[in-house]
Parts: sequence; structure tokens; C-alpha cells
Amino acid sequence: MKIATWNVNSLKVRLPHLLQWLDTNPVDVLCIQETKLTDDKFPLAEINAAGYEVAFSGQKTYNGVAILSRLPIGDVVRNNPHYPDEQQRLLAATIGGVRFICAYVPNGQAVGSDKYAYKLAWLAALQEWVRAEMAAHPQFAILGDYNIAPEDRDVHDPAEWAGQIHCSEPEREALRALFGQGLADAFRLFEQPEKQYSWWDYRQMAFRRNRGLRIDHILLSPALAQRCTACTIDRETRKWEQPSDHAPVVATLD
DNA sequence: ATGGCAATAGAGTATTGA
Repeated sequence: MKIATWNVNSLKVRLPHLLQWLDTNPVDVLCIQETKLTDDKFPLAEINAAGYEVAFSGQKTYNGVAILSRLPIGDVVRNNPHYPDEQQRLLAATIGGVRFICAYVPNGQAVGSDKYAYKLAWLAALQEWVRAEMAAHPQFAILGDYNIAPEDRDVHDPAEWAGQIHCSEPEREALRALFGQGLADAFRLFEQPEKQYSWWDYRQMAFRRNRGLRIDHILLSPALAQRCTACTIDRETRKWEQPSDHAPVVATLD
């Protein structure tokens, strides 16, 4: 089973890229974020035609998440039952005996801002939901855009980013709290090349200079981590015309 | 220190992202 996560930054704009990527990367499950589409505008027919079932939860302009699957999708839950939220950032589903959560963690904008407080409160509530879901489903994975670089080695210039949004200690602590529940960062289960990132700013030729952050993650429960044989970031999509600023992250499970 | 690029909403420019 291959599973993946990708922040597409507007599914309306990126649908051709999504279909092209799935054509050459026919993963079994793909979690996408920032669809930015209300549900009535979701391109259901096109995705079904590509061989995927899909669950989605969207809104106008911002946020929006979806789970695409080649296998039947069951027990879909929108949002965190422990945290009422108008923003559509979370979607859970059971596929092939695995419980999945697709997550779009708030950006946080700037340390100390209202949006930063929302990010930390949202993450604290997520931890409670994850605890419950993991207890009920030993085969558990949470994939998405976390908007947090776990360590300095996940940052192109740690000095420039020190204490900044995506790298601040409270954010990293929130991520470590998830690791503390037994979740493993699939990417770090394996030997990896240095300077591997999943997001690059559109400005200042950041991609060509590899000035990026690794903020998109696949976290696996112990039972799933045991099944994981590879995890990679696919930089190719970022070279395409009019790309998303994020790259897909892919994990292989036995 | 600020904006730089992109997407959206909506008709010039503001907001948000990361």
C-alpha cells in the first residue's frame, strides 16, 4: 500500500497536476490540503474517472481537505470532535483496515499573533483526538501539512528561521507531543539525503536555490511504522508549470 | 525593515499563505 500527502494550493488550479501525478504515481491513498473549494464545486467526476473514490470537506477561498483512495472509503468524519471549528482542516476515514486523518494545520502567521494562539490550541485539541483514534485503531496514520519543521535539519537556514513561525519551540513541542504518543515521522525512519524539503517559497527563486522547509509529514502508529519500507519527497511536481508551492510526500507500507 | 509570488474575491486592492 502506498500513501501520500500533498498540499495542492487550490484544487481548481491544480487538478491537471493532481491527475498527471496520479497517472504516474498511482498511490492507494492520497490526502490533499488547501482545496479552497466548496463541496458543490469539488471535481468529483474527474477524480472518479481517474480511478479514485474521494471524501472531501471544503469551504470557500481557504482551507479544505480531501482523501482520495483506490480502495473503498468508510467511516468518514469531518473535523475534530474535540474542537468545534468552522475552518475545514481535518478529515478522517478508514481504508483497507487503516484509520487515516488528513490534516491541514493552521499556518499561525506570526509568533504571538491571534492566529498563532489558534494554531497551538488547535494542535492541543488534535493531540486529544489522535489519542482517542489511535486507541481505537492500532493501524493509524495522520498525513498532512503540519506547518511545522520538526528540527533545524528540516530548515534551509536555521539561523534565519530561529524562533520564527513554523520553527518556534511551542510548535515543535506540539509536534513532539504527537511523537510522544508513539507516532513516527515516516521520513525519518530511513536514511535520507541532506536538505530535503517539502515546501519552497514562490519568491526569490527559492526552489532553484533549495531554500525550503520540511513541513509536510506522514506520521505512523507503531503498527504501521513496522510496515513502512520507504518514505520520499517527490520534488518533480515543483518543477512543473504553475506548481503548488508544496511537494508530495509518499510512504510505502508492506 | 519590507516585499518579493501566488491564489482568491471581485473589480482596485486587500487578505492569506509559509
